[in-house]
Amino acid sequence: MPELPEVETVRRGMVAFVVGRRIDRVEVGRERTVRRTSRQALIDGLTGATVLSIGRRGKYIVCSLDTGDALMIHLRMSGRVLVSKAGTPRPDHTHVVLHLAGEPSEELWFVDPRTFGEMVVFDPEHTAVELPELAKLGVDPITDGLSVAQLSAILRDRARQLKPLLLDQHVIAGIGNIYCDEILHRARLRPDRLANSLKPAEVRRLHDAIHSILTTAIDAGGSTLSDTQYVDVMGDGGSFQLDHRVYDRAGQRCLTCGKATIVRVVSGGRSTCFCPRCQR
DNA sequence: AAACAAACCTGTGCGC
DNA sequence: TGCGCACAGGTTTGTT
Repeated sequence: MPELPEVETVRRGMVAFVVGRRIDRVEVGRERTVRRTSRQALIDGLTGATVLSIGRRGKYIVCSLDTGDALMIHLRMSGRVLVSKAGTPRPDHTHVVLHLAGEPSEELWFVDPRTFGEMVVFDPEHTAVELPELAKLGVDPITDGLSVAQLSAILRDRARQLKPLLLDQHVIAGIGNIYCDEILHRARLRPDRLANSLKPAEVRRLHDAIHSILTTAIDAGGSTLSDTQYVDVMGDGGSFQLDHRVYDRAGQRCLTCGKATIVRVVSGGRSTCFCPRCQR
């Protein structure tokens, strides 16, 4: 579920509630959440550690610890990070609990019904070995910045459809299915356009759309869909879903041209919505 | 190199 | 009301 804007919103919430605090105790329920190493590895790696800072690359949250290690959190499809007063009843599917030192006494919960998400303590000096996907991540448009020239170079020699290309985390990190469709609509480009077919003006439009959609969505605290799966660490939803112009709007009138009907196709194995009139 | 399917899980919404 | 199926914000792996 969560894409760059949602993960960034969670990161900011964690900065407010977790940075500078020591982890007193760690509980791991479902071992699948820590499958990359083990239940004991997470407990040993976090107990007594203090969180120094929290960064993000793509959809990966990385917490630096005073031990020299780092904690990586990936929410995948249904993961949530919640901060709550100690002793509060926990939701179903709460797989990991971090007890935070200090007053008031609080807990960080990792909740994840589908259990695709994960948490792992790793040595940032050996990221390439311990977390190869993180090391191989492409450029993050927000964290790293993405210039028109960079984007142009990315698109130039790829005979690849825009939709799967933008979703490829090895190329650009952080864009998922919702924002990909919204970005392409704003850029007025069809999802099946070949990357190397874009004219300079179209590259500039795509660049502008990537930045404006992502920054606006971050400002809105991300998108919370009707299932209210995604919420921030306080349990509050975002509001960017109100700005969606194509995502999940198949069969409805395009909000931009007011004439064509939004079409749904499958591209790169993912449900894709676009306006056949606005997007060329 | 790029497209495609399947796999990993659980919950929900829909048609019958 | 119940049942079965399609589908869901992500990513990896293996096959054409």
